[in-house]
Amino acid sequence: MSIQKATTIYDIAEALSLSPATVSRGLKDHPAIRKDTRKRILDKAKEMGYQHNSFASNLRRNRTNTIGVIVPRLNSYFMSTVIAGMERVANKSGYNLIISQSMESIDKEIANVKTMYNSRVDGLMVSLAYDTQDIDHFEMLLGKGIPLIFFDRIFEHPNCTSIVIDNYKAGYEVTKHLIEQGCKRIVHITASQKRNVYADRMRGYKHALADYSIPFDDSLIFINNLSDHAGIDVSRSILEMKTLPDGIFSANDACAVSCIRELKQAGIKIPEQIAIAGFNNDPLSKVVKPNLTTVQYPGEEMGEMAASTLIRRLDRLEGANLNSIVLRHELIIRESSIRK
Amino acid sequence: MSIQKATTIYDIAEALSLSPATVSRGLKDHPAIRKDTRKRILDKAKEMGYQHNSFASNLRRNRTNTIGVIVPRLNSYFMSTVIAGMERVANKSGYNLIISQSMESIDKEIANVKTMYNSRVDGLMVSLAYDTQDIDHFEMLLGKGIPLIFFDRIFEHPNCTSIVIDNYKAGYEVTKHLIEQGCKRIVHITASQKRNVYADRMRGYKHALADYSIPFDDSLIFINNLSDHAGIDVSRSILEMKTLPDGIFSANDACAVSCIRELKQAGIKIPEQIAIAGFNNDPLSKVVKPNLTTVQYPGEEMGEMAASTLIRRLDRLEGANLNSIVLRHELIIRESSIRK
DNA sequence: TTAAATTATGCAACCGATTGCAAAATTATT
DNA sequence: AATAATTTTGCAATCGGTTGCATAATTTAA
Repeated sequence: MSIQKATTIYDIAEALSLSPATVSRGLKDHPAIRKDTRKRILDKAKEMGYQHNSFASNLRRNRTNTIGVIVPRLNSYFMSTVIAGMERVANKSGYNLIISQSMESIDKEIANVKTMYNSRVDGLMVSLAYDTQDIDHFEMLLGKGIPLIFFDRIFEHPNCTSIVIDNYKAGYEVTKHLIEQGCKRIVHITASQKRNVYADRMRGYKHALADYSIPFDDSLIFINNLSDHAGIDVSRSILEMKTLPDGIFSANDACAVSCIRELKQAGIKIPEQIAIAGFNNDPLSKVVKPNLTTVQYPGEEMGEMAASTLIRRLDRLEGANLNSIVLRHELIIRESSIRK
Repeated sequence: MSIQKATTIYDIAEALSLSPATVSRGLKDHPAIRKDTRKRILDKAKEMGYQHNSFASNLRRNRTNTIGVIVPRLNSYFMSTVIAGMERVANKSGYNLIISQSMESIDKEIANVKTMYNSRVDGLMVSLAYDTQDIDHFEMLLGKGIPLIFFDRIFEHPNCTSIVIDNYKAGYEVTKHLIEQGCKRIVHITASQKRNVYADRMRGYKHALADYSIPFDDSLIFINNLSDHAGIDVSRSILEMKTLPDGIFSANDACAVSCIRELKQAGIKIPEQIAIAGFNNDPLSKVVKPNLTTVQYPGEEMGEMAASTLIRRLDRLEGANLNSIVLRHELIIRESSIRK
């Protein structure tokens, strides 16, 4: 099989005795081209199998129609849902998505930003890694006027729009719910407090406790990576406590589910002895027994919102002054926490 | 905030009174550049904040260092795992991943292929949509010598490498296992038989039945989209049968889990009355009660293998003649099917 | 019929890095 | 010191569209 060279506008121009400029204009809907000329160009283009070369175009126009995405990890239900939403919107508007994962490491995140910059993405959507402290590594983009949008794990910055839910409020609601179910000693499992999502949920947890005059107890806080393995570790620690807690609020579902399984196996009754709530409304939460109380978190919508906000800004339609968009969330109460 | 223009090799060349050619060579490790000249170039580049412009480079070299990925849907555990594997490998080798979803529709798949071509991806990795019949829409790429790799949902083609597991064997093993547990009337829930993954599993199912002299019964076959909703529908149909089946082999876990829940709710004992097995080893399978028998399916490895095979080929290291790579799979037997 | 107005097309520079080949600079050889 | 051999660097074309401005073609007005 021989490799044929791609047809260019020069080939078409030659075939029709026109200039490349006219062909270029004819291929789009440039008003200065006669209708029949355009038709000849379009027909010939089809006949010769012409396909637009985005690269050449990009170089000249200094736009790539490409949006970069950096996420901590791709393989979680939540994240893949977010990305599905982004892809839908981006694709519809003629943008490509370049995706990379930071693997929760700041170094990889920095490297990814550089790659994105070198690829000349038109804009970037980011959810930050665990250990990212500042966002100096994004200044390169901001200085060049490349818009940056944070979603979920955000960083407050005057020039960046953020897409989030109200994690504080959600954390408050979960905790309040557990308290109303009679819990007085509530374990909170969470992750790096550098990240808004975890810090805000924790704040909500603390305020709810305070509002019900329950003293905050540092020994009930577990900070880890929220994996199912971490859930097992926490469960073991809990089982060794002198006084068992009567509630658990985990900052994600995977870890909460893992706790349920481990504690049940140790003979603890859920929710009678310990009520449990998670976060994310992962498919797991509907399958585990007892079904897990959790917070519904609109992943697809978050992705769509991030992408459409970014694209609106890229297309100069508006939005440069938006600072943050807060999506609705919903506490979903299921068996794992109902005691009354 | 003013937007500053990016530094180019021309700026560096001017600052050092060198030619752009020398700068271009100095920035890489071209042997014809004096060591101290290179150092001057590198230093000045850093000082001026130079960042390589992939686009200009791509145009000239006629390579993009970009790999396209087209999948049916992004938001499944399996698919996000595959993509995580691809991203890891691609990123390590200096390739970007452009990802799009066909939403299981051939029309969108065709559109995506065109976009990928226009973006001049160096290669493409594809898992086919439900209703794709032929792969004429990929000829455009193949004719230009752009390598194409299929994974999971593949199409046999002399010039394309495929990454799969042995779905026939896996289907056979699952069915055999159910038969050995005493099942004689086994429902098979599957999807479009145009797709190898489903057709092959079905073949395995049929052969196992035949080997154990169990007649094939067409009324036990359900073809749908394997969603959890489909699982509910199938369960209802099953409950209306004159004679209940004693086994279910679902071609994915989501649907199997949904069946377990629905049938349990109707008072059916799993596995005593109906033994159930799924496919994929989704996290759900370990959480549902009873735990689901399933087939372990190396998603991350499949992604890594697809990407590394493609990259090896792009880098002319070899592999043009590889036709298919079959990854190992493993039947994982759990409570949902154990009756002896 | 001719000038003016309008519409359609072409010229040529441009985006920024790459690379074959020629030329210059340096070093080695006699 | 002169020439040959080798190492460095530069010239200029190239990748394929895009676009401001000039020019050509056509239509309208006088």
